[in-house]
Amino acid sequence: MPEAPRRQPTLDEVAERAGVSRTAASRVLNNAPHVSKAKRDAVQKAIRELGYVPNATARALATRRAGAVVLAITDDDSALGQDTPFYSQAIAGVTTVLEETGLELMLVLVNSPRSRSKLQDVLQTHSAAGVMLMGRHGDDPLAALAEQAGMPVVFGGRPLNVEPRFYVDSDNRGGARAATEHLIARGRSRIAAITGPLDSDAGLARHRGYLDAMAVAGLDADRVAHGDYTEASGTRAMRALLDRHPDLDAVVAGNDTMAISALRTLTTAGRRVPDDVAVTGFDDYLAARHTAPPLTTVHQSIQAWGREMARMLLAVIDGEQPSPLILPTRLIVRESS
Amino acid sequence: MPEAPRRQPTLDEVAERAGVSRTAASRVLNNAPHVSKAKRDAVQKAIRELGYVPNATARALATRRAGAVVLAITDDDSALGQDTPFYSQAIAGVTTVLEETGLELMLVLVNSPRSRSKLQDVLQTHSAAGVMLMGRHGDDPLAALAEQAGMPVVFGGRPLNVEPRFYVDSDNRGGARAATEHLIARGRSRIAAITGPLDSDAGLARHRGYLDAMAVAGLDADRVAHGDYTEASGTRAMRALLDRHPDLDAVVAGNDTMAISALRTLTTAGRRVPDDVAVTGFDDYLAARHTAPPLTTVHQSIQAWGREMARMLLAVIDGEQPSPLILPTRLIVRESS
DNA sequence: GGATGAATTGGAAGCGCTTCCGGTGAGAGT
DNA sequence: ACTCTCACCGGAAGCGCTTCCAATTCATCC
Repeated sequence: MPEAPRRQPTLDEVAERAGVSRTAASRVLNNAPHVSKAKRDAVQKAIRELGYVPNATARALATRRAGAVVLAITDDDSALGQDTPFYSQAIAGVTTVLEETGLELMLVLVNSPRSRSKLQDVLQTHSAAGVMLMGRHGDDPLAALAEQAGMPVVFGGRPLNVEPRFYVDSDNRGGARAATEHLIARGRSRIAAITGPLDSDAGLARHRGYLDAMAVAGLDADRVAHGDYTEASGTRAMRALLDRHPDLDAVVAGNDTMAISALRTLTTAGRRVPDDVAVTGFDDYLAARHTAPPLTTVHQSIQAWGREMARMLLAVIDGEQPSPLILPTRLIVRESS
Repeated sequence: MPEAPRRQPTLDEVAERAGVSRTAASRVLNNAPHVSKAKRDAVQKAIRELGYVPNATARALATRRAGAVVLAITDDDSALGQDTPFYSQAIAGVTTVLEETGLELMLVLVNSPRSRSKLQDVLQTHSAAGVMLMGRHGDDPLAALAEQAGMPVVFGGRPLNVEPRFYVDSDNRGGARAATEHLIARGRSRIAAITGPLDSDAGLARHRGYLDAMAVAGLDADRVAHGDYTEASGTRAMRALLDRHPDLDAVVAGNDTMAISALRTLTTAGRRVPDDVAVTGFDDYLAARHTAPPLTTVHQSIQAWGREMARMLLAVIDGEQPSPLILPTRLIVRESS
């Protein structure tokens, strides 16, 4: 490339240089048929020589097809800002898949009226090729809106108010059940639960998994306290449990963060883990490996989530009707149980 | 809104309905002057009634001004996929600021030849209003390219091969120095260092901070091992240090991840922390609060990073010349020292 | 050898918006 | 009453690309 021209070359210039019509040049670009080999080569040569890169905006306008998909993460108070790697792993998964297509990724954090209405606009105007919606959408009206937006939408996790046609989810129920069964197998019987928010499908499902296992084993499942995935709520819930059910010999928590604070609360209260009380978490964050004792927890691959969401979205954009996907979870046994 | 029209209304339809020219309607949209109050009102009414939302693509094409900025995260092997909240916090910060503008956020993970060339295209074609470049850019040629791209670019962290005009960075050197001084103040003198990658500015700066403090105190700073921020490298480095300098009484690690594995390695080797050996980290991840013992570390607000990067980018887009920004770090003393 | 149909070709009409620019009318100045 | 402003207005020309469609070329076949 000799001195770069100040302005980006346009398709017209490419066409002129190649001695063909703009139409032909466009055809080469989109490798459409009806172009002779000779012209095709000439155009490609011109493209190379000019360092031509098509203008995505113009293309989008002409085709009325957006070149980007949006990943919307809904969470009341930007949990993205929290200390969990959750969303960044999902993003990594999504980009891996998107990279192979020409699609760009627009990120929208839905945590303010403003960002909400922006997302609504996208949904309404179809200004993106598709939308991935993830985060804690309990009864969020956005979920219903998205579902009937008439554009490709896939969900990460299930909302409560609508049954989405396309979604990817973790086997929350199975995971929680496995953790509880594990405790039972280890001889625990007075097993308490610290739930996540029950106004979200994941929170509910995890709690149901606990109930499932307890029911099968014929154990009482009434030692329950509620949290919201935060550290503070975990501490609070653990204290309440200790207070109301001092006889408990195990705790299954709705996520690692609460499990970790439960762990500390127990230790502070003089209970030995796992000797007196066993503890399990959910998510398998890095931190779970480094608590004292290391935390038994349910692993889920968030990156796989992202990947599958993206793949599913691409399928939907292509007009397919993929089935919902439930990703497996895996119990990781460490010393806390 | 009665039955939604199948197609999105265009500005022409708005104009027609309001009984004005498209030009006038456009002026109202961009609240430009030269429109009478009456027409302005009429147009606004029509917009409301039609549920009109301007087509961003068409606008971008006409103004030749992109409506999005890109956040490019460069990292060899997608550290976004790692278990650190680093990037997601930065993203949260960025979106907070962007939200108040009309700009969209495009995310590009630069970790493959493909994504690299995509970013290069953006840089070359100026297809975004601006670019934020963060991640571990040691000698990445991309940094130099970006700097001379002739478009608004701000860096998160400094590359080694060019001195960027606009960047925000953490006070890595000061933070590491503070941690080391703290150890010295606590009476440690045979202080070892586990560095991060020295082919990155942050890694270098943190190591320099250590050297600074040691020099001022007149202490030997030759107990050094190198890592790359990973758990495995932390373990390896700690073993090497223990081997070569069994007399060490403190370790300052280049990040929390390595500090944590150093902690475990020390414990395994029979050293008590902090009695025999004190340990400090850098970053203040969640995990640092839950190790045994909790880790003394240097806190930096990654969210603030993101915010400031975005703010700086907006300034640059507006034609200003903001000065580089070094964000303060804060030593958090816990039980490991 | 001319008719037939397929493969190519490029002119031109957009996609939905901004903006230059020449034209209007009303109020101000003389 | 007659210019001179000046705010206001809208026609029209794009922005860079795709794509319809009518026209052309060319190989083929009876």
